[in-house]
Amino acid sequence: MPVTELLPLTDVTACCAPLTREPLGAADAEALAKTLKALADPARLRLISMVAAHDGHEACVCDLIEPLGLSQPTVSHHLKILVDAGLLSRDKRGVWAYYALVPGALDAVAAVFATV
Amino acid sequence: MPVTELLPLTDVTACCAPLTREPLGAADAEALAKTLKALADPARLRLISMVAAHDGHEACVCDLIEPLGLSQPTVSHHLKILVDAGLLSRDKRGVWAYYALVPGALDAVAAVFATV
DNA sequence: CCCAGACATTGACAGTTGTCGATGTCTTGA
DNA sequence: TCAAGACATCGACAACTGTCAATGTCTGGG
Repeated sequence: MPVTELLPLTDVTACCAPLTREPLGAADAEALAKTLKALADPARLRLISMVAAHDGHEACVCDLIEPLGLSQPTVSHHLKILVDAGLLSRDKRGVWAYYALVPGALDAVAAVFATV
Repeated sequence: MPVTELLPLTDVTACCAPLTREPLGAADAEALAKTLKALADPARLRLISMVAAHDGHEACVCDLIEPLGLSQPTVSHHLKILVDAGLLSRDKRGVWAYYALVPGALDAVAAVFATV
């Protein structure tokens, strides 16, 4: 009898040791840049923030369109980018698609920039 | 008699409260995205990493061109973007331009993504 | 005064990105 | 079976980005 499993789609570590510890290899730099590109957009930052602040730490697309002020296709587009980057998860329940933060994903990004 | 001052060009705080605390305003999102766009490039991530790992925590352009494998104008271009974003500082001494990490700048970025 | 060298700036070009309207795909309820 | 609605995908377009070759600017040495 399988226990309900929550397999993270991506590793919790963003890619590499903290930036200031040792020179970044080309491959690690590429991977980290890909994650940061997903974050480096005002709409996507607000989406992450809105999802985190929502009840139950998840939100459906219909909750996000109006406060964000962008069209529905554009919101879906941004959400897809965040899911592909391993930052958000998507859970379709009935007609609605619920998006939630992937646990640890943001902490992994924070760890890369920590200098302590 | 003025003491030698080291005025940080940008505030140490990246822009705002941690992403997961409260929904991000449009203006804050724009500002944070600008900083992240500066970071979201493999060449620039490696430049930051190389500068941090270099002796004295600073490096001139000539130290960076060969290990990065890009042309000199391109390296100068990336360094300018990092300086404009408040992440690196530039200090021209004689013929050489020395780049160094702005203290606290990366920590401010890390703080935005910290979920503790 | 002029030359060499370190670095910045300019101009050009291909590739990527954010946005929207139109359309497609499912699911639910009647 | 059908219609409505939530969401995804597609196609198009303007704006932005990374890169290099060519050129400009400044500094130190002879």
